[in-house]
Amino acid sequence: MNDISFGKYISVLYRYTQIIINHQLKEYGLGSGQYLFLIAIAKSPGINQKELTAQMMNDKATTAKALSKLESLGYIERQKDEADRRNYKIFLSDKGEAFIPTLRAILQTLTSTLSTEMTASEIDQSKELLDKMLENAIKEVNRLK
Amino acid sequence: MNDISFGKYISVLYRYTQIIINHQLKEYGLGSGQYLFLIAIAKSPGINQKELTAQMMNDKATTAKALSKLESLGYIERQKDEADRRNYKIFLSDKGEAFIPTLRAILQTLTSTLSTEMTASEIDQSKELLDKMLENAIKEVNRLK
DNA sequence: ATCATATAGTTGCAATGGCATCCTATTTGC
DNA sequence: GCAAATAGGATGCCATTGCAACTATATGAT
Repeated sequence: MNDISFGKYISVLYRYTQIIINHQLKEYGLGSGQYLFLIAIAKSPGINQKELTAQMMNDKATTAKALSKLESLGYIERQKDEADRRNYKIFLSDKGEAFIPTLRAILQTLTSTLSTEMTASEIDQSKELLDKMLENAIKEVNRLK
Repeated sequence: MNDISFGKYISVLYRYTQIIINHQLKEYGLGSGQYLFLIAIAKSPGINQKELTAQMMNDKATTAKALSKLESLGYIERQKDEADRRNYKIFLSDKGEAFIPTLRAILQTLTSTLSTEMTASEIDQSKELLDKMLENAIKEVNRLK
């Protein structure tokens, strides 16, 4: 199990974490495609979709679709920005606000699960190394565009 | 950028590597959903879909669809296993065989790209830590089922 | 020998996400 | 001031993937 390429590690790890998170969010009507948006909106109430897209590092279409779902489920509200009517300002609803502690607990559990039998310094190291790889990937994607 | 959860790192890193690989495979008619199967088949000619599914750690439906695409593109061939006619034996075609060195080079380049500015020991460490996280994720998914 | 069960693979459906395109609102250049 | 360019967001289309239900073959228990 040692000649596995990064590509495969990342792929399998991603798909497995999706399965775990989908499982835990199911009872709230949510899926793996929305939870990170809730966290980001909780941190920056009134943020618009462009900024969200940048923070989440995805396509603006993905953001639009995730927010549509969150809105229809009643977790967020979109207000037209009267200063620039192209924008929406995104806020958590009361329901969304109330869900955040639960969500944070779920994510904390996921992090704990993934880092079972790892020391604190290994966990820090992991984040640093993932961060480096991510920066390299970002540079490469930007180079392609 | 330090309170990012593992969930987000893994998600972004996965999506970015997909973008890079899709870009590089485009001219061969392939996408990110097939290349790991080619590598696995090259390593184990005659393997069946169940074994492939286990190695790739995905759903058997994903395997079936990836192989359909590879077959229709002429990269692989499926032979009914006459000893047990439920099985297929999967082989690379000449075209598939001929493509393997190119594919290996592409993956080597991806690994190099991702590990830019990382020392050899950091790269080893990364694989070990990804491996631990993956094992933890696998255990959790098995627990859920 | 037959009928139930298990197994390999396929298909339909839904979720996620990227790319391209479109629409509307705003900004810029003349 | 107005046409052209730009920007935020929405929508359509496609690829990847998992789950569930299905088909066909094989095995096993009575």
